[in-house]
Amino acid sequence: MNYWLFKTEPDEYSIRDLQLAPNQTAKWDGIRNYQARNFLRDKVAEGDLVFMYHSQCKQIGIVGVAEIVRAAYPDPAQYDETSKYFDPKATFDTPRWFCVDIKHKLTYPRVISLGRIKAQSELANMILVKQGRLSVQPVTEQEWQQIEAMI
DNA sequence: GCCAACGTTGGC
DNA sequence: GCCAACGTTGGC
Repeated sequence: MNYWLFKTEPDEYSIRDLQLAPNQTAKWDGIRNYQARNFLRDKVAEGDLVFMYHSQCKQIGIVGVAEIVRAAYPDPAQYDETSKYFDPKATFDTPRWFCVDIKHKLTYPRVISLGRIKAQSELANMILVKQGRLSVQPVTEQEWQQIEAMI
């Protein structure tokens, strides 16, 4: 079992949207970064747990937990000419982009802010802290437990 | 809205 | 395959 952190802009899609989705499940699509794609395609597995992270908003930080309920499959949006995620170089034989399905597990009573995460010396090596711009990233078991202790 | 820190593209 | 130019992410 692996741990992950997925970023989202709540104005576009928030953890509340996920909670209110049918069966509290949604397709996590639109990932168009190769490093993030490789994690999604090769490492993210059914049953893995995910910290949901809100970026570009007032309350930046981890807002809750979701579970992977379906491992990687080709992101249909890459074939949809009307989608902003359309990719003319993608073919059905060789899909470029992948998505997974996630299900809401819990929303924290308050946001675990980026500021608090950064202030925690044990979390200094988190990808979230060290490398700003990765929307799908692995979280170690130690990091996961450290953050859960901050709720 | 600014801008630093990346990632991607494309000419050579 | 280098690298300049450009685009995007995301905190502030």
